[in-house]
Amino acid sequence: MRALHPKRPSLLDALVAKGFRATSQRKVLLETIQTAEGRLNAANLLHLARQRDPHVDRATVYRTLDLLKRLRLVDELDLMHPSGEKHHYEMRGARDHVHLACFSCGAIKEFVSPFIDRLKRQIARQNGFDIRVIRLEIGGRCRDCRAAASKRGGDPEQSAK
Amino acid sequence: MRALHPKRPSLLDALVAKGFRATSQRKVLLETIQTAEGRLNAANLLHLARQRDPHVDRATVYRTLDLLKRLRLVDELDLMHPSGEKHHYEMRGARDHVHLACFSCGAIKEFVSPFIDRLKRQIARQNGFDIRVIRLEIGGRCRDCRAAASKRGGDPEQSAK
DNA sequence: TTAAATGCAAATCGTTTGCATCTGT
DNA sequence: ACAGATGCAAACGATTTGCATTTAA
Repeated sequence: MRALHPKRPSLLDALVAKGFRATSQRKVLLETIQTAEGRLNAANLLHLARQRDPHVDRATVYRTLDLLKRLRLVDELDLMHPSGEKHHYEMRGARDHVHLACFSCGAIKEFVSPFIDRLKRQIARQNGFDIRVIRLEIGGRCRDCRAAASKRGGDPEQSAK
Repeated sequence: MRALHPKRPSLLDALVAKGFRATSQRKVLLETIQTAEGRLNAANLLHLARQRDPHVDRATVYRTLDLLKRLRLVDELDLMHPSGEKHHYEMRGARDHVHLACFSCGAIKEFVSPFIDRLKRQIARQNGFDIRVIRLEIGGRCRDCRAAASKRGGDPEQSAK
């Protein structure tokens, strides 16, 4: 039961369908989220949204993200690498994925695997757990950074001092 | 290659072995972490440590946690349920596990599965990624809370309003 | 018309930092 | 002796909140 043109379901429609108001700020924010590929944090979102409408307020950004999160239209991430401890958000897509965060270059890669679904089913079955949100974060060194490091000589257990 | 008495390897020994000083504050903090089963956040840790030595300072707690994290002696978690957005820490144990956080009762359960290791191996192989830290968080409803909810009639998609 | 949503500014909260002092080694 | 570690208090940055005002339905 979808529109004729297989258009990406709009976040705004989802909100309206649930009885929330279609305010101009929400339109701007939701479009920004949908347009941006990848992840956004609150500051990014505010910045981008203001390019469309300079009047969007920080508080509205947070309130909107919170709403989307509660409606499970976006997922909240706590990526391991970026030192500043802010949350990131991404539209909830079709398939679950792992985020691979490289500690060296900071790149984030999404990785899809059938094991994710197997793990979820196992958890649901063995624990009677109703899974609502799943967050898989892995930190380490990506292939490129490993190569670069070994070129510079060895790959000594990084000192923590 | 272990001690004769199969004693749990001490965090303090690990620090000393790496050349860090065995200060009295560290002794208290590390023992507290090792004694506590489960997870701690900085505030918990401070509180518990002060029961042993009232002079431990908040800054020292954070500095110590940061050190342990960098040495990968503890894992930092960002549990999905507890609303206050603080990090939690746990000793790095033998096997990786998923944290199942119940949104209703707040309970956190650890779940071990062979799929975790399979997923890790797949990631390492297919991406040439050197995995240092893994964080698996799942949020939802635990068996008990589901049962309690359905007893109260239905299990309506929780409204986000 | 009126409940919901927003803007603004102040407040909150976890965490970090500068700097003087102390303490393992 | 001296680099490393701590305590203290102030600073910080992300997020949240109270309240008066605006706006979608």
